[in-house]
Amino acid sequence: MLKCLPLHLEALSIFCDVVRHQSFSRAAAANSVSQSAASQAVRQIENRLGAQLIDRSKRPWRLTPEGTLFFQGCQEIIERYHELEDAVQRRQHPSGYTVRVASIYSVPPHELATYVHRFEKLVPGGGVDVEYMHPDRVYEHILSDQSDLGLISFANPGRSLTAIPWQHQTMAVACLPTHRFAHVARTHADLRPRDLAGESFVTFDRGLPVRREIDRFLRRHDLDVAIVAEFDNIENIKQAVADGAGIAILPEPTLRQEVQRHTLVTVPFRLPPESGPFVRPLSIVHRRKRRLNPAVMEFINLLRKGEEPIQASV
Amino acid sequence: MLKCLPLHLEALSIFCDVVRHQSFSRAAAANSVSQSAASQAVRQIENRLGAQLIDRSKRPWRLTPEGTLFFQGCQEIIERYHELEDAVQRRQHPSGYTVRVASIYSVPPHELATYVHRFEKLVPGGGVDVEYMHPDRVYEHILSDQSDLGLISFANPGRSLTAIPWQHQTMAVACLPTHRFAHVARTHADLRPRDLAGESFVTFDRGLPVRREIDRFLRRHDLDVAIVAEFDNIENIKQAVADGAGIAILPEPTLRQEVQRHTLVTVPFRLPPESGPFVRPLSIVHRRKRRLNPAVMEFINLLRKGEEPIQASV
DNA sequence: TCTTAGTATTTGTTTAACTTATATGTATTT
DNA sequence: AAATACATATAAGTTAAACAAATACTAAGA
Repeated sequence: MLKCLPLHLEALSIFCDVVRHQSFSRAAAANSVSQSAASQAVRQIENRLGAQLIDRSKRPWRLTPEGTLFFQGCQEIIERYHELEDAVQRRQHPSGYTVRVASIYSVPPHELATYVHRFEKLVPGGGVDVEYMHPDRVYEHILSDQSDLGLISFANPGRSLTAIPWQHQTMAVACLPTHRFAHVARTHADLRPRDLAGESFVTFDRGLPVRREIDRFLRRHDLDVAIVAEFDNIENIKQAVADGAGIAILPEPTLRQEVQRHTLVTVPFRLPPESGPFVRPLSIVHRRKRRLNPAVMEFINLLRKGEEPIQASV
Repeated sequence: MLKCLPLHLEALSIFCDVVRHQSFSRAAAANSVSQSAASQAVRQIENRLGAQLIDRSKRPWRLTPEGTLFFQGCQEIIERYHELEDAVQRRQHPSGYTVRVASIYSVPPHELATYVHRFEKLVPGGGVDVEYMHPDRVYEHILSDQSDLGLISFANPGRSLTAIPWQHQTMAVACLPTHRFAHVARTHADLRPRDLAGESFVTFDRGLPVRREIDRFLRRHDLDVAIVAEFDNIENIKQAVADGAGIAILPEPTLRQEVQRHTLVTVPFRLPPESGPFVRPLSIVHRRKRRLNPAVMEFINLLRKGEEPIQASV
């Protein structure tokens, strides 16, 4: 009998990641192997199949028809295998499932903690692992199945991701209590966008979706501001504002602690009704699967149900 | 991130074969690796899963609950993967599928040839590969997916095999034209079983199902015969009879050529109606799958449809 | 207890898989 | 059109896994 070329399940996984990330290098990183290994793995699959899966003659490369077919099947097979492993694990240790959540930095931890608490009371052996990370990492975690759920803003789901709208965080100006804007807040007045003109500004890194939204907002109101610092996470921005570097536009719910301690002040915008509210949409993101894990499903339901009451209390 | 233990698809395949064959050694042989390799492969899966799949403390060993679960899932995953490979192959070379048939020696080749001919006319790019082999090998070929269909007698399908009744070959005595039984045939009379008493007898190897049936037949009629030779295939038995070694009980359709050439004579039995006919049931056997290959399906239909007309012409 | 059949384990060798470094090729820039 | 930047492929050498052969277990039956 013909002895087949050997085939690792890992190789199939790498191929799927290559397709999902549209990149050998990123897929390699996601699987913690070298780019070379990823390239070799895909080629080995192609050799075994005797078919070209990826057309490398153009850039960016495209999947061949065979590649598309194989990817679809492959994805399902790998998913099934992981489910099978999970099933075996669960039969062995009939403890509940731990939902793995990857969240951007700016989802308030105390809020998530509430949901986690509810979940653990509702699902006896269940647990939730929350990890905070850069938005790009969130996508990677979800794509490579390192996390079950992702919490991100301005979700831009690809073909293999599903985004469920979750919250709308209203954006507001954050400044020191000594800043002239603070008076506006104390008198319960609203800030007009044009009041921001010329202010020193601490904001997000270029490339983050929030930053693009903020820039669009400023452009729409013909504002020129002096950007004095850029950070990839909210904590650093808050710190910079607290240190007197300038003002910032941030999601209001993320400033609760600082407002309570009077280290910072939030000033809401007064916007013309036709421009719509200035909000940052948060979404729950997960990989499109045949069947979601029941525990994951339950946690999603909890997040969605809890949406209004918690929004109201903010 | 935790680097997973590597995992070959082949290892999963070996595990499934171990379960199906209820034996490490046979599974190893079926995969053309050493018994040692099979043992190591299964242990590696167990290590990766962190679960014991096989309880080796009793003999014969049993699957653990986890093993059962894993086997079921594994079987499906491997099958799906092979279907996927096939699908890719077919997209590349849109030629028809070749149905791989494993048959016992005693299915008349000229008869199968008729079906093959019909199939190739019916299915444009289709083909049939027939291989003749020992019944045990037929089972192995089907179980290890080296063949799509098996043709065997006295089918004894396990859990993962499906047997479709096909033909009933009537059993008859074969002897030389010079033998005293030949006269019975020429006068179109029938042979009573007790006439066989004391004859020199050429028969099948012990262990072959057909041998057990013949022995049961002889016992039922209280016959003692002198077994002078045993073979594992019909051709050798026919040769021995033609060489004058004795008589034999064989499926009548397998003797057509010899009867036409007058090298051998077949003498039918006259049996009491209550004992039922003395026949050898032939079955079409295949692995229980979610979805059979359309070409394979077509060939099965052809075999079953053709059943009566061909039977009649024999 | 001894034997037998079947599976584990050990050991040394072969072979595959991986990494690093470098080459190649495509799209973009100048 | 040449140069650059970026992404993937290839080559060489190293590491690690897979394998076979021989041997050591282990459970069931005599």
